[in-house]
Amino acid sequence: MSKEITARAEDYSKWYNDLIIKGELADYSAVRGCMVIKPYGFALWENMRDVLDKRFKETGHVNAYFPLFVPKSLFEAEEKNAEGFAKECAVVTHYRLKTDPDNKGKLIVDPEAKLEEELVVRPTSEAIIWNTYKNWIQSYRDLPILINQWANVVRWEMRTRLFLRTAEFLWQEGHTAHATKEEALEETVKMLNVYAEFVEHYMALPVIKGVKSANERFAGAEDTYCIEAMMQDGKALQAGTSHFLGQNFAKAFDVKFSDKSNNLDYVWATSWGVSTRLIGALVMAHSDDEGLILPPRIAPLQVVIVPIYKGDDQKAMIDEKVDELMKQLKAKGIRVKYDDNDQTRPGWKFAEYEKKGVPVRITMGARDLENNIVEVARRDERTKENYNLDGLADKLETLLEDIQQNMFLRAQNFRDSNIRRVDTWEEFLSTLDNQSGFISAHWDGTPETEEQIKELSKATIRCIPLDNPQEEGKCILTGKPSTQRVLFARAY
RNA sequence: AGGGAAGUAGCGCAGUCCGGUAGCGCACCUGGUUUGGGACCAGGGGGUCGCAGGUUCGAACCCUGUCUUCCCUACCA
Repeated sequence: MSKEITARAEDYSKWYNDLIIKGELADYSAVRGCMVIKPYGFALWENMRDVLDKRFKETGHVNAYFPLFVPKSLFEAEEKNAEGFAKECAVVTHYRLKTDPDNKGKLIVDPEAKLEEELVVRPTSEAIIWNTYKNWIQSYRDLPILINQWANVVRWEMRTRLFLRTAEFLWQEGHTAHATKEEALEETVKMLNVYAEFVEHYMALPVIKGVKSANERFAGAEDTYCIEAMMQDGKALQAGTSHFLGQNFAKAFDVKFSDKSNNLDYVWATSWGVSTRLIGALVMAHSDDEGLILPPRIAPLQVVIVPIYKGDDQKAMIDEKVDELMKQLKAKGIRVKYDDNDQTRPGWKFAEYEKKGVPVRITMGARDLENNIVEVARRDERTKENYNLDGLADKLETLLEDIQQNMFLRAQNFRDSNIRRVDTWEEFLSTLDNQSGFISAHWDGTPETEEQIKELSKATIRCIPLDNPQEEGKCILTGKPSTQRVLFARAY
């Protein structure tokens, strides 16, 4: 049992915070609601970013960058979008400070430096981007536009939680413009699949692809597609969204194009994003009471080697073997570190790297070398096994893949055994309170019923799964006829 | 926003009731012994007690104001 990390069973929220702080992913900052992403956490984000960026480019997208500030008049152009975000916008009203005449050494906002028009700090960039696209699009020859940007956004949250909900966070936002509805829809689904594939294959986190109900839809979208993941406490976390925006933004910003027959029409749009919130999902889905457990494919460090020795002679012997092994591992592209820091003892290192979720730890001692073996510990199962030094690099490569697979399967089993079919309202409530997890139940399809269910149970419709089988049934609350089950859960 | 709690060393806390040289554990620094699951010994450094006023010979402690953080409720496309 870790000395530093609160047990999951004792206090789940505290456990989550401890993992992030003690695992050195992030730190609190002097700014309310904002966090510092520490080098280890940022390395994780960089790995995630690199994989996604590559996939975006493979699917025909290019990167660009748009301004942080959005003039209020542009921001309010698409009414629903503006309304949806209005409550959580940071607004710049002045452009200058001056020394306080009444209080030496202090600064005040210069009342004479008031902006003519307030600038909204982007909570998302549709407005500024569509205002720009207007100038770029005249004809069908200008389409499609397939642009992504890596950026920070600000949403002024009342209650914040490291990685899951902070005032400022990092993300990518794709914004595409198309000549036809079909093409835009295809793009929306294509990017949802890119997300699902990434989260499942790299983060070892199974997701359910679905469509949001009207209540949960992105403000300004015709349809919001999402991937939903289940955390270890059974709560749902939206891991990514892809929006079919229809012609809403094109109409708001008057973006028209001439088609081949010289007819003018509004452009069709999509937007899609994932954020540093994914790190929160990763932490909550896989970790245990000893610390983080990171999937090998995106772990900043995949293998750590800890030497155990008495005296310089033994150290020299170990160094030599490690040197050889490191070369082989690096040649395979494996991220490996040799921790021969003499300031800390092996036991301390073991605990440290477990806390940080390094998938594989190798312990190499003089005693092992005599037998031509090393001790290999895997973080996911917390088991130790002796490996022969011959062909070790190959075996480690395989082990990393095993761990990746094992983590995915474990998360998938957990998720599948925590999705419950429920057919009565009483059962719905008791399942939520006693068992957590997702509930598959019938719903009459109306926003009013969804709203009522939310008020009574705190559970929301996470999504209507894409491959949903159609079946006759009765709404869990109203008893009205329904054609399919949807997924309910309490959510982050 | 309403209710509750807390601000003292990098972190976790005691001291406040009852005013009188600012303490403990961890971490840190130096030296040594150690090294197969968070080492041990010895020595050492570090604080305008959240901030601003007030009472007092004297305030971490009492009084007033203020700021911040955390928890519950509310809010959270």
